[in-house]
Amino acid sequence: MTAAPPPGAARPGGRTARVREAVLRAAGDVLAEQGFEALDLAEIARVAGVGKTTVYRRWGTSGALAADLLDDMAQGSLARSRNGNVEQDLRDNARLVVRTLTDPRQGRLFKALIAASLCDEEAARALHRFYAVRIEEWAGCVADAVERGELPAGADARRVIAAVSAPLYYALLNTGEALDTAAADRAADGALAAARAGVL
Amino acid sequence: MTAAPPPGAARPGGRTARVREAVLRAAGDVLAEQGFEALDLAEIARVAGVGKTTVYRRWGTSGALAADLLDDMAQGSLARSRNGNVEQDLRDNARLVVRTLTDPRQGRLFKALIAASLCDEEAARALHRFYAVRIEEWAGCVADAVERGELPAGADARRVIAAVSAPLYYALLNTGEALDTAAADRAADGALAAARAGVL
DNA sequence: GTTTTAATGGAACTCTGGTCCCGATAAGAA
DNA sequence: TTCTTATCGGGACCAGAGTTCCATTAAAAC
Repeated sequence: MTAAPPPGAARPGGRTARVREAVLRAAGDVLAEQGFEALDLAEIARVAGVGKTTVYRRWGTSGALAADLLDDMAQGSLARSRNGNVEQDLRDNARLVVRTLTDPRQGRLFKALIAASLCDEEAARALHRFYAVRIEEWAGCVADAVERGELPAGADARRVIAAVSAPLYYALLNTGEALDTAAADRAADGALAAARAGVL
Repeated sequence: MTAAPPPGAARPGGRTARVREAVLRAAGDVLAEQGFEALDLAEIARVAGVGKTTVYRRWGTSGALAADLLDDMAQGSLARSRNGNVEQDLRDNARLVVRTLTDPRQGRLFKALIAASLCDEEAARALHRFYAVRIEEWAGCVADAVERGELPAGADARRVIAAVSAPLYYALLNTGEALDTAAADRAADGALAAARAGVL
């Protein structure tokens, strides 16, 4: 027996695409304003102006909807810095992360999506893909720095970029400490010190 | 007008204490086995063998129950290492975190509690208190190291301990990367390098 | 022991998230 | 353009989470 194709796959154009766009926008709005716990598909349908049945048929659960939103967000790429200087590049990255996480809408949205990933396996995989993409975008800074001789040859570019974000997310999620420019610079400089010491 | 005292405050002994214990144990079991999204208070009551009404009256929401569980967990203290050597102490700490997060029950429980903190303000405050306690327990390692001259005088003990955990939680939550002994040692050594460089 | 009343818990009830059915609409093929 | 059928959406329906009411139990004070 052949598995039935998921709804929306056979005729992805026109109406189907419009519905997906409206639903994802509504999901982003609701997640940012009310958090993952408030993500019920009936309200999404209402906000998006589409039928409740459609949302339940296409996405089924709030976790699957969050996963689709994450995959959609992973498409939009952010350009990285190219200062010709790792320290400045990493600080730019750290400040970008802080700006994102402290932005009222974006910060709440990211928290909600992480909550989704902790409640749903599919959302978790989508979140990991999302961060893989974001990290990859900035890994070039580290690769270039190794090229220029600013960092030891063995440095793992993705690990260094991850090390910049890690303390910022730890402050956001675990300790609740303030995220400001000083925290960003500490995160960048800490990752740099570890990379220079050959740890990463 | 005086605010009504919360139920359970006036007669905290005997039955009330037994109920709380049974409910918190049940909550921990359900969170570890099914995650925060499955935490409905009616099931908790069933598993704990207490009346559904009692759970709704005493805790009200799954977020408040998670918060109470976190405050309860913060009571049980874990002894820190005292190797007389920061590097070894920090590695011990990192390995302890990895062991906890990769333990089938504990790992799921922590994920569920972080999810709770992202869905409920009260649970968030409780989680931040919990990590403040855990970090404080290990901060002594860093203070002792400063005393011994192994780290610069300005090093912020709590920040160094937080820097050890941060990449491990980032791997757990954001990237989904494997948590093993090598990752633990990288986390400890990275924090150490940053501390030695005077960044933390 | 006796008294007071805080706290528990069973049962009936409400309300709403999620499902199911089926006719209407429009994407894609010919 | 016409035809086929994937996809949409309104409305009835259902299950179970959360509320309310009140009789029962037992903690704490005396």
